[in-house]
Amino acid sequence: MGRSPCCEKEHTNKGAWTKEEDERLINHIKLHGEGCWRSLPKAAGLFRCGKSCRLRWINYLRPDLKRGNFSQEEDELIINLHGLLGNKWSLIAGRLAGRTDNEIKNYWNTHIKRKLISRGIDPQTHRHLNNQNPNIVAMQLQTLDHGFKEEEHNYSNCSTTATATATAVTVTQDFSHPPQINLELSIRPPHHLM
DNA sequence: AAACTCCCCAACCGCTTTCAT
DNA sequence: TATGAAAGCGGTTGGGGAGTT
Repeated sequence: MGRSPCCEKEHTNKGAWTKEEDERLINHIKLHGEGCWRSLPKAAGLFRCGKSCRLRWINYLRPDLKRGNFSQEEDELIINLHGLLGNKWSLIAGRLAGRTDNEIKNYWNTHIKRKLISRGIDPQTHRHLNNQNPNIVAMQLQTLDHGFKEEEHNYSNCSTTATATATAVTVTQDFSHPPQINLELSIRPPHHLM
C-alpha cells in the first residue's frame, strides 16, 4: 500500500545549511535535474530529508532567483495580487519572476503590512480601516497603472484558474494624497470547484 | 564596550492535496 | 476505491545581525 517512507529521520541534519551541503545539492541538481526529492539526499550524499533539500533549492539556491530589494512596481503588484488572492503566496510568487513564495511571505509580514497600515488600509481585508464593509471585496490601488483597465482577469497557475470581475470602481481624493482607486471584485472559483 | 532590543529571513512544522500502489 | 507516503503550501520560530541605550 502507498509509497515507501521518504527518509530516516534519525540520521538527518537540521538547521542552517553549510557551504559544502549547498555545493553537493547544486552539483547533484545540475547533473540530474530536480527529479524525485525523496531519493535526492541519498543520491547527492546529503544527510538531509528531501523536504529540506527541496526548500533549500527553491528558496535559496535556484539560479533564476532575483534576490535583492523589491522594486516599487513589485510592491504594488504584491499588494494588488494579495487583495485578489489573499495569502496564496505560491500563486502570488508565480506572477513575480525570480521571487519565491517564502520571500514574498516574509516581505509581506515585515514590510508591506506596515506600509498598508500607514496608508490606513487593513492588510488582511484591503479595506480602509475607518470604513469597514464586510459585504464587499474591495481592493485599494494607488494608481490606475496596474493593469485593471479591463473588466475581467484570469489568475491561474498550472492547476487552477479563478476569474475576477470588476463590479464597481470608485475614486476618492482628499488632495493631500494621491487619488485612491477602489475596485470591487466578484471572484468566481475555478470551474472544477463549482 | 557591553547589554539589551528589534528586525529580518532561512528553515522548520504541521496541515492539505496529489498520486502510487 | 482505499490507503498512506510524497509533494506542496502557509504559518511560525529562532538565530544572528543591526541599531539603541
